[in-house]
Amino acid sequence: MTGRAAAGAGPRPKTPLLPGEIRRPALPAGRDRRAGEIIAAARRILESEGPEALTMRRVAGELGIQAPSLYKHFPGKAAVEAELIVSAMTEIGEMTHRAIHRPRPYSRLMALLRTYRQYGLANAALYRLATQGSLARDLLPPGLEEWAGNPWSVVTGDQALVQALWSFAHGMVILEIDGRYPPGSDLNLTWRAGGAAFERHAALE
Amino acid sequence: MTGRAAAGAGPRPKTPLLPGEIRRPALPAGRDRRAGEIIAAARRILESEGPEALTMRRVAGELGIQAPSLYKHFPGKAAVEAELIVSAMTEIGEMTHRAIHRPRPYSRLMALLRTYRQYGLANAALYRLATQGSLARDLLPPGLEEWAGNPWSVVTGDQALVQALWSFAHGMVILEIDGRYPPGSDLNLTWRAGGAAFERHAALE
DNA sequence: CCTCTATGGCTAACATCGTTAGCTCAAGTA
DNA sequence: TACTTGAGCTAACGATGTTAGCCATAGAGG
Repeated sequence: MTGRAAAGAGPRPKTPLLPGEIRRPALPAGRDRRAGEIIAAARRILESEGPEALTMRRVAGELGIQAPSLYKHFPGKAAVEAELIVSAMTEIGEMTHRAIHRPRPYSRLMALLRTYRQYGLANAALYRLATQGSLARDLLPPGLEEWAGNPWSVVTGDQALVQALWSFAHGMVILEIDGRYPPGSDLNLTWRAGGAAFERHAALE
Repeated sequence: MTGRAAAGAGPRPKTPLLPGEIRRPALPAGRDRRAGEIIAAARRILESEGPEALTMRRVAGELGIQAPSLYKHFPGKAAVEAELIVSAMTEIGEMTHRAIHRPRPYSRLMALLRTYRQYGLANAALYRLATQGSLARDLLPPGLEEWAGNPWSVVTGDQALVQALWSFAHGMVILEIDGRYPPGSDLNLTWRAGGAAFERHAALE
């Protein structure tokens, strides 16, 4: 429900790139209108009723049609899910790129972490879908994955530290979504502690 | 296939506890023999053929019986999976407790990370099962989860840092299992970098 | 204006999944 | 000997993803 960020209105003025930042790859043209309605319905269902409710019959029902008709627009459920994953990665990429440009009261690294967490929690089911299990990279627009992960590189010089930081962030988000922390944990504190550890370490190169 | 660690032979001599360490809770007595065979078969299938192969019919077939017969021993598939999760948590707990006792060439924190990673990779499908999605805590022996997570507390004083460290480790393992890192990444380096960041931060309290 | 074709619906059906109901048969046990 | 219990069986149900094949409608070409 937080999403919808991708539907930009016209070519906005290109802000200058930060050192190491890359520009978003051109996304392939959108599919036909009905396909768009299908993934919108799928997303609505996923987020409001959870992953087990995301069935082809349920999605079709949302549009007032029968399940087999969906196959006129998508080759299978996996393709619908792939499209959802593309949405998620696009939105995360946009939000995190924006975050490192305008970190405001925080350091860039902390702003990135906060934004990432916020997106994950606000789109929990979608985040989980996009993030767990092995990724069907062949169904993704080329360059998207790299671009979405780019802010992490911008914020931290070293490749190893980039991956470590992202792993930390992902672990935090997914464990929080799944309710794995002991009840009553102050996760704000945990984010701060982890962020501080990486920040300090990055400063010492 | 690495597992099998839980089947201890006799009460081994109790090693003294580290500061902050807790003793393993008494596990409820094992179920009947057939139930044991069922979860053993389930584990074999899970690890050798992946999660989608773990069906009730497949498990039953492995034992030469029909699927509905499984329900004489378990109330449902969720119960079988819960038992697998208990195995995983028990084994992880044992290995990590051992690791912080005998870190040998590493610091305790690094030894813990190495052991955790090693278990996760050696039992990838099981680790995923035990770790993703929301946990049915009511099907777990009381105290098990806390005991399994205890080594992380022993190694790091601060509660927030404990959770941050564990999140990092889990993120690393699950992303490595799912093949999410760019191909060719040197993950040994990443583990070292993250571990160093936390170690340094912990040292400065 | 007629025809032809592509689009996007539809129903029927299949295999697989978890699961339930109800039967049977052997092994103890009173 | 009769009765209960344990542990298997078959048949079946409902849900899932998916395929096959039919039909109507809209637009293009003659």
